[in-house]
Amino acid sequence: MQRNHSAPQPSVSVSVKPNKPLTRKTSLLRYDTSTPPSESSFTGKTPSVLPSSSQRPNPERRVVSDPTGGSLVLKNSTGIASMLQKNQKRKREAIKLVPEDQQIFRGLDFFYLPADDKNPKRKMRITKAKEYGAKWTTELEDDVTHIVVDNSLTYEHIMKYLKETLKVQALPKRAIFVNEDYPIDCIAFRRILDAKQDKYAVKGAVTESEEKPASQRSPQAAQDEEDISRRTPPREDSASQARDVEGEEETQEISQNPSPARNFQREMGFNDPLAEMIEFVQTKKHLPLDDEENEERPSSRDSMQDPGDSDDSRERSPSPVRKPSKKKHRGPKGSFNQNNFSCMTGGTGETTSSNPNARTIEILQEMGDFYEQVKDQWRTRAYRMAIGTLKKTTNKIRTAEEAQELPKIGKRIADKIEEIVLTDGLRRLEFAKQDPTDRVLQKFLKIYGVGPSQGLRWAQQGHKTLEDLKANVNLTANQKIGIAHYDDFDTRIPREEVTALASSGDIDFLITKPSTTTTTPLLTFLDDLVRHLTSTGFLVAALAVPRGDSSSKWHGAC
DNA sequence: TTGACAGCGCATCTGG
DNA sequence: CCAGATGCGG
DNA sequence: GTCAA
Repeated sequence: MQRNHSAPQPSVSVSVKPNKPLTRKTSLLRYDTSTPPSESSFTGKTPSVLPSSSQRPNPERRVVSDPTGGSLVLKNSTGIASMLQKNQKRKREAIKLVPEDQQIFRGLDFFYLPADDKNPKRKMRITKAKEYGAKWTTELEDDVTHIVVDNSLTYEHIMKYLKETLKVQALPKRAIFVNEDYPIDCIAFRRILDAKQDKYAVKGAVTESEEKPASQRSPQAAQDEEDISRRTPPREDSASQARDVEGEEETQEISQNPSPARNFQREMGFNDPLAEMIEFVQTKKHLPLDDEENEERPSSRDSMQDPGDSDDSRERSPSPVRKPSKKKHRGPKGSFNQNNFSCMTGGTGETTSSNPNARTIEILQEMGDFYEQVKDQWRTRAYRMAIGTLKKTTNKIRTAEEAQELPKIGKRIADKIEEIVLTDGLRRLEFAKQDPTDRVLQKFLKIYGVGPSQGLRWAQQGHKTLEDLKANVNLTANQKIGIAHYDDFDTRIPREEVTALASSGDIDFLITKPSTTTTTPLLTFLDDLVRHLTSTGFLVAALAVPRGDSSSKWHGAC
């Protein structure tokens, strides 16, 4: 969508409407900022200085003089920080009869196999389950909801045992088989998990995936199942059923609507600002707005595949020296290697919906979006890459081990993937979104011109709202504009061409003219253009204006 | 355990 | 005033 | 966040 006229050098780009962090899953992939501060401060790392990184300060030791007096050392210790922190040690403390609202097993009836608590481990598990509201039944009654089988037992054992020892004719209607891990995991996640997961299947039982083809199974087993058969591993209703008992308040509504309180009207009312602009451009000069497309084709960049991992196009040119030479496109290396443009990721999203890991991707996206909002460049990138590889994966990833095999997916994300598969959610994500400190910070960070440094400072100074800021803080020109247009900047642009792919946070124009070798003449034109649009009332604010006559971009809002 | 993960333009701040 | 450092954005 | 040194 972005018109990249690959004209040699002289090019002036006009960026209208500074976008701001996206709000929802539709987010398109955009680049992050380089703001290491967030890294350390958010992770709560120790103030160890970064000696080498000459280019960046260590936020931890940044002493800020507070306008209102005193000075303080920036050090984030809660909120996002805590989340970003490596406090991943999940403690499974032993509680005695947890609070009512945490009794996830309430209403459930567990029948253990073996049906006693002689085994200390099993006894422990039973106790635990009871603490969480489960009822322990030693008779295979009709109200049994779960038959929890020791991992040491196999499906055949069970069947044999049930039929021969217990003389069971039929299993309780609602009962489903799970292995001993199931209750444990449920407790770990504080919620009823999907009992259909393969990992909870009783050893030797038919798993969901292999379920249908009965032909595949050993005739023996198939036979044994007989009467009890289809209710056994086929735990179709299990999850939902159990969930019902529990109440579905759990279902997370991680998504908050992006408040589409847009001002389309303006676009509507205005016949078409964009068209008008283009028209202006064309009349203004004989700029070949059309040719561009043609000349561009041939040099089309590399294919669009190779999203994720490739990244390591580390053929990196030795020195960061930027040659004024007329190199074509961007850098020699990866240049645009990332899937930062919707057009490169197949914005139509065919990939997403069909992918077996769609749901996982969706949630990881939210994590990525979150980190983008808090402007944690690196984590944002990390999630993006992980998502990239996940998108290329054709089989469904269910466990952490499985996930960690994949490139760009380490332990942390692997664990998250597993949790997502298990719980259809991510507690960290929900927590992150809830935390009050974070919310304030997030709010501030969405102001154009406010980054981690300033945002954190304000948040720690106790400011809570945009009004607070307007009243008690020295705002830069851009920040004022950022606040004034807070909602606008936070909203995406739905223009047709753009919508085709997704939606856009902004629109970029690249102005070129053949045969020009410097930007000077183009700047003149740019100036005219901006002046015109401003007078027309289309452009409302200038955020970054080119300086000198050597470059290049104008940032503003319309 | 630690540093890289792109580099750059513009705005603002800091300090001489 | 200016130069360098820092913050921010895409 | 992941990865490599």
